[in-house]
Formats: sequence, C-alpha cells, structure tokens
Amino acid sequence: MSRFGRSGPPPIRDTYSLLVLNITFRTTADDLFPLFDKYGEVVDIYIPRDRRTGDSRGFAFVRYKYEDEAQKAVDRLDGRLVDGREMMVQFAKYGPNAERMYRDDHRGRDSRRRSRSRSGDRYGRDRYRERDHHRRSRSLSASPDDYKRRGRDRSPSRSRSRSYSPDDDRKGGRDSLSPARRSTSRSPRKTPPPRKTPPPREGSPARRNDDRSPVGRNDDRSPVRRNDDRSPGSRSPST
DNA sequence: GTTGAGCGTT
Repeated sequence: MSRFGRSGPPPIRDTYSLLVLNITFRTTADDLFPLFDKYGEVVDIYIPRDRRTGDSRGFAFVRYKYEDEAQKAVDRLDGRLVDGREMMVQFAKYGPNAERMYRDDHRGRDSRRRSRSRSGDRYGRDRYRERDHHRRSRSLSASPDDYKRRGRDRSPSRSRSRSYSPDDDRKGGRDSLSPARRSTSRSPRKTPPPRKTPPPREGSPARRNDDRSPVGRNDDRSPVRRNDDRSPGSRSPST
C-alpha cells in the first residue's frame, strides 16, 4: 500500500512529518516520493486511504529525516502543481506522535532561517476559508448505506427487536413504499396523484396489512379544511 | 464516473 517499502512504518527517531494537502485523489506516495526526495531525505510517506472505497483522501504524510530539509520541501513543493493540482505542504500538527516537538535547532542544519522571505503568505491558506462545504461526502454517503445493508443481513432476531419500536416499524413500512409512490407524484406540479383503481384490500393476493396505516386515514380527515370552508359562507348569523 | 476541507497506518 502506501508503505514505502517495508512492512510497516519506520521507527520515529528524529523524523519530521509533513502534511501534504490539496493533492489529487489519484496521487500516490510513489508520485510524491521523487518530488520530496529531491529536496531531502524522505524517511517514509504515508497516504491515508478510505477503508470502504480504498481511495486516497486527498492528502499525504511525508516524513523527513531533518527539519531543515522538510522545511525546504515545504517551501519548494508547497504550491507545486502535481497531476494538475497544487499540493499544499506543511508540517504535520496532529501526528500520531509529536515528533515535531522534538525539533532542535542545535542540530546545526538549521543554519538557514525558515522564514527566508518565503512567499508562504503569497498563496495564503485562507483562500479555503469556505470550508463549510461537506467535509467528507464520500464518508457520509457510504456510512448509512453500509450500516443499512449490514443491518438486514445482521440477524432476524435483531430485526424483531426493532420492529417492536413503533417508530421503526412505521419507518420501515413506509420506506418500502415510499420510493414507488414518490415516483408517481414526482410531477413538477403540486397536483395530487390521481387515485387509480382503488386497491381492494380483500381481493389483494398479497398481504397489504401494512397499507392500513392510521396516518393514511388521518390524511383523509381534514377537519381544519372543513372548518375553514364553513367559516366564510356557512356563517349565518342568527340574529 | 462524481468530491476538495483536513491531520496518519497498513
């Protein structure tokens, strides 16, 4: 997988993790390796992937051996066009281990200032301030589906337990007929669906007991509506 | 087939 070559993450002695964001979903560690390796010694590169789909999340972690090299890579690779997309390189913050905290300037390699009139602010990450968008659409869209599917295959015993719940029961029953019915009334207009052939419950070959829902009957009942009609005209003053 | 802010182990 994203492993660099060994069957596991290398020991974190003094390696610094860089977070690469804004990379294409098809970019792999192998693609970033030659890019980052050119600026310093890359210890390992890891790209978190989705366990359901297996696709990369769009960001990768590049582990450098020295901070100065990592910093250099950040300045050089940050904003670099990769696969047609600009990848943002920055030091990892929430790493599994705060290895970054161990950064010591006395190493000697830090001779060069990290500031170096870098044009970091030039791009500015604020341009993405509109992050209000969905965080992980794929994650959310796949979650419910997975759970639902498994729930069915789960075990009949569990289903029964849920059936007892009035809420679940009603939902499940309606869910089955929901899509079908909605299709008919999918008309752009607000016209109510014309009742074709009233379903004779007695002649129904299949058991449609579920159809008999108190809600449906309630729908027919519109006490409010009647009240309204009789308000304006029917109102006949006795005196 | 899609997506686009963020933070990591198969």
